Amino acid sequence: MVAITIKDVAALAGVSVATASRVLSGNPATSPDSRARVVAAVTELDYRPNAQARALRSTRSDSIGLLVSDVRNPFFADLAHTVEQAALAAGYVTLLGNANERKEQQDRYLDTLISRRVDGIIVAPLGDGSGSIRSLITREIPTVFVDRTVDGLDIPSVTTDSEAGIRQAVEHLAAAGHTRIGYISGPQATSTGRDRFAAFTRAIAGTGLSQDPELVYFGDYQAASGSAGVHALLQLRRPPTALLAADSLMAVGAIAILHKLGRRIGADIALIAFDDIEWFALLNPALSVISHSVEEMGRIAVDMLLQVIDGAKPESVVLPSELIVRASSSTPTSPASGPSLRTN
Amino acid sequence: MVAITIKDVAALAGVSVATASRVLSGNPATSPDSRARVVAAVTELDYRPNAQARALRSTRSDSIGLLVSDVRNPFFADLAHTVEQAALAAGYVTLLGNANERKEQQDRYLDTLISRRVDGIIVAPLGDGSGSIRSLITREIPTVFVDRTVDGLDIPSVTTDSEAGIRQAVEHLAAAGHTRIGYISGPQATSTGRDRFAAFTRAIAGTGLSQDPELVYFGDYQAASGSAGVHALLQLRRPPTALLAADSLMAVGAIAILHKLGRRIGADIALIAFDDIEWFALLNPALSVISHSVEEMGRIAVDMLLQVIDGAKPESVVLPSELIVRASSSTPTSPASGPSLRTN
DNA sequence: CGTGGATATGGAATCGTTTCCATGGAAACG
DNA sequence: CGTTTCCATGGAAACGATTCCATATCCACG
Repeated sequence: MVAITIKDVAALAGVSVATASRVLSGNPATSPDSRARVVAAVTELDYRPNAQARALRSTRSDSIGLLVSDVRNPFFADLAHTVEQAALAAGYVTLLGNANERKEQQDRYLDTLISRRVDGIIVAPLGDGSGSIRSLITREIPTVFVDRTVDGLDIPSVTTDSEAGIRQAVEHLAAAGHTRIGYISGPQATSTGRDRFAAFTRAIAGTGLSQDPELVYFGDYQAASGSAGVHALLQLRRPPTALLAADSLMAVGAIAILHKLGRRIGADIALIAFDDIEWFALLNPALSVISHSVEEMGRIAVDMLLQVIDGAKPESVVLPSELIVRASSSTPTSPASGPSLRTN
Repeated sequence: MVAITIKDVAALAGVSVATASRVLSGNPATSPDSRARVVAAVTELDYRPNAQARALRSTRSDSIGLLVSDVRNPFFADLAHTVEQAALAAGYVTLLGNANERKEQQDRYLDTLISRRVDGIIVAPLGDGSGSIRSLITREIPTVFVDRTVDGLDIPSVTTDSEAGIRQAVEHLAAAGHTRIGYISGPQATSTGRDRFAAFTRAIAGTGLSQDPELVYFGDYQAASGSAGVHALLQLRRPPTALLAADSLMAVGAIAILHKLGRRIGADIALIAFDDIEWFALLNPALSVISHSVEEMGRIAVDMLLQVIDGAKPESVVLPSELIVRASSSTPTSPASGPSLRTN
């Protein structure tokens, strides 16, 4: 690693280090002559300023951190993509971290991002306000929560209002004749897990369907727990005729095991997933989903973070969700269709 | 942003900055007494060392860069995940960049990573050896290519041998009676695009199938071009009865438009995709794929990069690929089944 | 008791920038 | 022509850590 510093540039251009620095940072107090010579020297030497040193002195790093809970979740992959593009347009690089739905990894990454003195952090938080999350507040590091929030922390956020979408889904299933709807919930350690579960409970109560607590399975937002949830729910003495999965990965797990068990989605059992993933529409039957806009969420999050960095205190934003009906839930089912198969 | 520096720690602990630094970096030349006091001061102040300053002085940043061509491509999302986990285990943080299959974004991210003085870079490169890629070499920055390579550059890489998988796929289709196989190729600006196309061409020649150049459509590894490819291929006077897509996203595009056109995959037309994505098995019919191991690729890439950082010069690794037959290609087709529909 | 080696410590230089401050010269003004 | 203003410039001080070097203390040994 051969290191070329601003000293080399200054020497080649025949100016002082200070002047070279000024030219490089666009300071107007430079003559056209020295500007030209510095620029020439820079290209000749293929000089790249050392971002560490620059950040050290100027206390800005022109970078933001994005901490998602699982990169492999298409929702967060899309989010990462839009955040990264929006940040790039504003002149920031995005350092992406992956908490893997685990609190200790979240803390580790937060520590790292804090150490690297990023100018701001966008995080889909996990757990309560303990651990490194608290440091964000005490250090007054510009932070925006995305998709999820943490109770009791006064941090601007952009989230989805699950209520409308989930109510529509439940009403849609009820209208099709379903009375027992199984719910594969997200973890209660996340705000979305709690919100969506609460919305489901309210919707069920509102439509007068079965409130049997056995119809709820608590998963962890990862594929395997979707499979486990289906397995558990179908083993009930009176199994559900419709399923609602609280995120896309658990829906994937659910679909996989339903295939294996030979249950035909949309015929034997209805299925609706939270999160609209491009290829859910390609499944046969196409999957009904509760959709919310990732692009908007990412864009707004970056926007809000820039405001926070500038010292403002933006209002939190709540985006709408809405049901998109496709074939996986469109076939009306008579409440007691077929024998109630037991699985094992 | 309240800044707590090592000076504050030293002052509170009643030792010098040098001693505090020694305790923090695990230097044995410290007394148990000062160790205890420094540690206490650190927790009391919630001190996090400034990574910039540390990196500036010690010329190590304990971070690596990973530049993928598209985060939304599940293959690269998985790769990002495994690389990130492997790097974390080795004590490195991963800065993820997204080139978006665009050369100028690749260059921009490379510049950024170079500026941040990452200890090494793993990149799925795009284009030829021009632009910022060249700087990696001249600056002797530890670099490993993953998935793709760049001709003429002497950089260790871990790639997939497409030959075997593609040959198996073509032979499998030929055995099922297909004589005209359409190929939706990746861009020729990438090594995988070229390699897979060459492998396809050789396999076709080897099995004596139609070498009609019209049967090849050149896409760009993104979903839309998969749709465009299917559209173009089906409009031929003698359309193919089987399709091979060179990556998963183009396969998604292909599936989407085949659905829209009412062509039944696995019955009206066979389809095989390169890259095994978890949910491809969930499609109905399940998608036949050419599979290669992302986990291994990511793990090996990190491993190799650590070796390069340590000054070694590891051999490049080529991983195998293999055909996994599922329903999308299993139905034998008679060469001239049905009327040759035109689409528009 | 004096010398030597080991050990813990603090002072200060250093990394590559940015930025404050002082300076010199040119231009502008009366 | 003298004074003021302005502007480009260079020297040097930061930024927050690591690390070299010198020093002080202590123990052991002859």
